[in-house]
Amino acid sequence: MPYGGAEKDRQRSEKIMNEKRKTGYLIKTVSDILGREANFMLKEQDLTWAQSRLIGFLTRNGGERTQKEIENFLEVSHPTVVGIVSRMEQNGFVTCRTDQTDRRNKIVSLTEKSMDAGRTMWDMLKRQDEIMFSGFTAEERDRLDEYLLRIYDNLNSMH
Amino acid sequence: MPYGGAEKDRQRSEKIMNEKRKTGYLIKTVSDILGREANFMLKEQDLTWAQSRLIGFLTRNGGERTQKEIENFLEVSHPTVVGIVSRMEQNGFVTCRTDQTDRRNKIVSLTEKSMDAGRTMWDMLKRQDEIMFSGFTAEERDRLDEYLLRIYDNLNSMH
DNA sequence: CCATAAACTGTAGCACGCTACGCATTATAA
DNA sequence: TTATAATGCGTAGCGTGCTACAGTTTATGG
Repeated sequence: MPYGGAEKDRQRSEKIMNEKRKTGYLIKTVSDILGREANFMLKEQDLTWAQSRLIGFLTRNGGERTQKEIENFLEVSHPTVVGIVSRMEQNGFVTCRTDQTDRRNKIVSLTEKSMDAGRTMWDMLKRQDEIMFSGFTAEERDRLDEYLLRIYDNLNSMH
Repeated sequence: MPYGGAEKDRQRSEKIMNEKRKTGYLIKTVSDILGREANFMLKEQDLTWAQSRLIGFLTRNGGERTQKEIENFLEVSHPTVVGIVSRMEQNGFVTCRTDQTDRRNKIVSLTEKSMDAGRTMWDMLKRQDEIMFSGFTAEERDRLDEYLLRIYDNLNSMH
């Protein structure tokens, strides 16, 4: 339902196929749609896709982690993490304090509010996952992951 | 070379695999890396990934198209196109005029500058493509495209 | 010990996605 | 024809990504 540029033409697959270097743009396009849909579903909880991923990470890791660890996990630049954490702190989803054993570290902790949100959040994202992969066999899903990881490694080995 | 969070740990594939709903995040991560690397390469030409794609589209379509057609092709929201076109006009990569047969339409045209840039741009992006798919067979590439298109259609059929 | 390097966080400024709203122009229907 | 709808573009405001630079704290080497 967000950004309805889709309804109009049902032949966009062909359109994309006609573009050279299609695969990279395809990945980008699918990524955009995923984020758009996730944000639409999560809007009700006052969350975003990136924020939900941070909640998931903290939930699976004792409820609090360093901002640096968050950065390593999300694989985004540190100013991006600063922004996400700031907005979530503003909205009461996390609290922050400085690590007293190493005052360079900023420890980010989940709040009750985010733990509550995390539960319903999970169902929404699972539903998206099911739609996304409807018609896929387990082997196909695995093969897709394998391909993406190989591309991921190829790109990272550039440097 | 941009955003060197990669050098540090070489086991990020595993890290990602340990996350639930990994595929969506993998697509997002690969998409981010692709854009980051493309932007790094294109910086020399004062271009971005999105802008290079617009140049490619116009080049393959007579050198000028309506802003609405651009929007349909890039599959992004119209304010996003407004921004991209404005910046490119600012930098002399396109010129704009209103269609006199239907004054609602804004026609965007390539300039000499962007046609020149388009040539070297192409080599850069092709190089990225080769790195990205090193070790892939043609069948694997085709299968990846097929999977992505199926996901694309699955997500679009939500509405 | 002290100077220098390394590590972590923060800020500034930008590109590019999005939604929501408004304006101008054209198409449609009564 | 004239009111209403549809279409195309623009602006406002925000989230998330980036680079480049600066500040604070800890680690290291002389």
